Amino acid sequence: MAKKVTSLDVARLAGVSQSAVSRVFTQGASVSPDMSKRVRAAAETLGYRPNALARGLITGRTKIIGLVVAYLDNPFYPDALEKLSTALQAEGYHLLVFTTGKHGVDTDRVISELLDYQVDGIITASITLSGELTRRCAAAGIPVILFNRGIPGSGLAAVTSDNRAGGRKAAEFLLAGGHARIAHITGFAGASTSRDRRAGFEAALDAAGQGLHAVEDGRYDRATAAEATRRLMDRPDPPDAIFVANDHMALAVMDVLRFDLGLKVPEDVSILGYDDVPMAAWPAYDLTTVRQPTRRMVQATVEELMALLETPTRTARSIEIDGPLVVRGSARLPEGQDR
Amino acid sequence: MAKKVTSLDVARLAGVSQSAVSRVFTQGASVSPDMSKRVRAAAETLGYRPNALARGLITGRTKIIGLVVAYLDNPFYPDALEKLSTALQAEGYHLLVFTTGKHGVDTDRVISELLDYQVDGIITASITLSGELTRRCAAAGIPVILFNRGIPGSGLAAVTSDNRAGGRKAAEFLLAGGHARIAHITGFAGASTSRDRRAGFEAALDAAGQGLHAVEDGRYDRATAAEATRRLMDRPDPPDAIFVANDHMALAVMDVLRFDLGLKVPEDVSILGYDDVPMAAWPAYDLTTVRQPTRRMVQATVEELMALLETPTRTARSIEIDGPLVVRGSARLPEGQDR
DNA sequence: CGAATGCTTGCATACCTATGCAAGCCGAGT
DNA sequence: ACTCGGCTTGCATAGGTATGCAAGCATTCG
Repeated sequence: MAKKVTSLDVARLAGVSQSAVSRVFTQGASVSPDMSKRVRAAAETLGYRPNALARGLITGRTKIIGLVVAYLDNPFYPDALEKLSTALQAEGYHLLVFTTGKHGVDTDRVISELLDYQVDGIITASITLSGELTRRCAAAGIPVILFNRGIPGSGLAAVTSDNRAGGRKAAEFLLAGGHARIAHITGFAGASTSRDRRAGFEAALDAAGQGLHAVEDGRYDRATAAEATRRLMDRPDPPDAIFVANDHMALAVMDVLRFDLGLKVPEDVSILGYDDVPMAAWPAYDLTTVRQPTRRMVQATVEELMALLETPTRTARSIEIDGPLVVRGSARLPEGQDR
Repeated sequence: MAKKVTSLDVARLAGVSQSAVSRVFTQGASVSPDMSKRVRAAAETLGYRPNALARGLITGRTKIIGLVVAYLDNPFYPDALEKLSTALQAEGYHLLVFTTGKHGVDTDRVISELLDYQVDGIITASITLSGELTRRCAAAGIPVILFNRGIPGSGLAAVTSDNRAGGRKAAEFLLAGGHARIAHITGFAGASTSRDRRAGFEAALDAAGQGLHAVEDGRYDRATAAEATRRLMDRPDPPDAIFVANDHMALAVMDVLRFDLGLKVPEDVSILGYDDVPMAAWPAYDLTTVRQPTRRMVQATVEELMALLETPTRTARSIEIDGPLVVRGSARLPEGQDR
C-alpha cells in the first residue's frame, strides 16, 4: 500500500514551495503559466490529487450535500435522486446519502451524523424535519431544502409541485367526465403534499357543488392503499372515480380493482394518480395522472441551494412548480374530448 | 451564523485538556468515568460533536464508502441502494453516491473524485472498471467491490447471484414446459451478468439437444428490448418462449407482446425474467423469474467490504449467491406441475 | 514501607491544504 | 533614471482532531 502523495511531495519534485502547488490546484489563485506547467507535470508523474478532506477542513466548504431520504420504493424518488446527483456533480458537489427507513424514527440521529461531516447543505426528500433539527442546522449555518415536502411557516426552503393546483386539475377532469361519486385515497397525513393535493381536490369539488363522496387513508403505501380500495368498493354506494394521492398507490389500486374485484378501468371506475412516474405510461396501466416535473423540480432545488450557499443570509423561498394533467386511459374522458 | 464549536471549547468549559475531550469521543481510549461525565456534560451544553473531516484526516479512515452507479431506472438498483445504505449505516459507514449516467463515459473522472474524498472503500453497481482505475485504487489501498458485476481474472472482489445456475434453471423450466423454439434477449454485452446468464442458459439447452432458437441484444434497456421483441416475433418462425436477461426488460417485452402484437402470455409466448423485482409479483405482470436475493447479496457485500477494511492484504473473494426460480404465471407450467 | 504496576491525563506534534503577508521581480509612466 | 504598481512566489500559520510519550497518581504486592 503506497503512502499517500501530498502537495509537499509534488512541491519537492517540482522544486517549488507547497503553497505554489496549492495555488495551482486552487481556482482563481495567482499562478504564472510556467509554474502551472511545471507543477502539473510533477503532479502527473506522482499521481497527485488534492485531498478533499484537508481542503474542506481549511476552507470550510466540503462540496458535500447531504441527502436524507426515507425510502426508495416509490419510483419517483430514485428518478429524482439520479437527477439530483447528476445536477450537483455538474456544480462540483456530491451527495452523501442517508436513509431513515420507513418508520423514520431516527431522523435526528441521521441528521446529526450528516452535520458531523460538515456538509455544505442538506436536501431532504419525503421527510419532515423537527423544529429542533431545523434550529440546529440554522445554528450551523447549513441551508436545508425540502424536496417534495413543505413545512408551512417554518421558513425552510422547499420545492414541490403546485399540489393544490394539481388536486384541482384532478377534480375538474373527473367532474368534466361526468362522475357522480368521486372518492379520494390520501397519502400520509403528516405530508404537506398529501394535505395540499386533497385541499385542492376538495375545494374544486365543493366549488362544483359536489362534495367528496368518500375518503380513505393510503399512507403512500401500496398495501395500505390496496386495503383502502377494498373498503371503498365494499360500500353500498361504491365510487365511480378515485383520485389517488400518488402513482405508486394508484397502480396498486388498479391491480386490486382489476385482478381482485374483476372490475374494469375506466368503465367501472376511473382512476387518477399523481407524479407521472415512468410506469404510469406503460400500456399495462396507462394511468391518467398529474405530472410532477422532476427535471424542473430538481433544477429549482439545485438553483435555490446554490443561491443559499452563495448568500446564506438570503431568505429561503418556497417554490411550487406547475405540472400538467397527463391524460391517458385510466379515467373516462369528458364528452367530446380526445386524448 | 454561530462559530463552530470545537473540542478546545469543550475542554475549556470542562477545565480539561483538548486531548481528554478527544479521548472521550474516541472508541476504546482510556478515560475515567468522572472525566467522561464532565466532558460529556460540557459537550452537551455547547452542542459539540466531533468534526468527521478532521478525524478522517488524522486517522486515515473517513467512514465513507463511495458508491458508483450508472442509472437507477431498473428498480433492482434503488432497492439494493437502500439496503446497502441501511446496512452500512449500521456499521457506522455512509455512502457517497456518484452517478455516471447511461453512457458511463466519465467513470474515470468519477472515481478520481471519489478518491479525492479519501473514501475507505468503493462499491460499484452495474459498472465495469478499467484496469487503469483498478490499479489506482489498489495503489491507494482502497478496496473495491463490484456489486452485480464481475470482472473475471481481475482479482477484484465481486458479489453476484449465481448467474450461470440461474440461466440453467431458466432453460430447464422452459424445456420442461415443452417449448420447442426458445429464444433469448441478452443484457449488455459488456456485463458479466449478461454473459453468464446466457452461458448457463445455452449450456442447458445444448445439453438437452435443443439449441438456442434465436438471440437478440437488449442492452438492459426497455426500448431496445421492445425493438428486439418485435424483430423476434416478425420472423417466419417466431419463438414460443423468451428468456429475457432481466425483469426490467421482461416487463417491456410483455407490454409489446400483449399490447402491440395482441398476443397472450403465456398461451402464445412464455416469458421468463431475471431479478424478481417487486413489480414482477404484481398481478398485471405476474412474471416467472429467477430471483436475485438482494438482501443476501447486500449482506455479503458489506461483510466482504468490512473484512477487506480489516485486513487489506486479504485476497478478494468472488461471491456467487444462489437464487430460486420463482414460478408465476408468465410461462407455461411443465405438465403436472402446480404453482 | 518501598517498589512495581496499571490507569489517567496533559503536552506536543502530525495529518494536508489554503491563504494573509511580505518580499521579489518586471514593466510602465513621468 | 526613479518610482510606483501589479503580478508571483515563499514563509508561516490555521483549521480540528488523534495519539505517542512521559509524568502523575493510586493501588497492590512482597
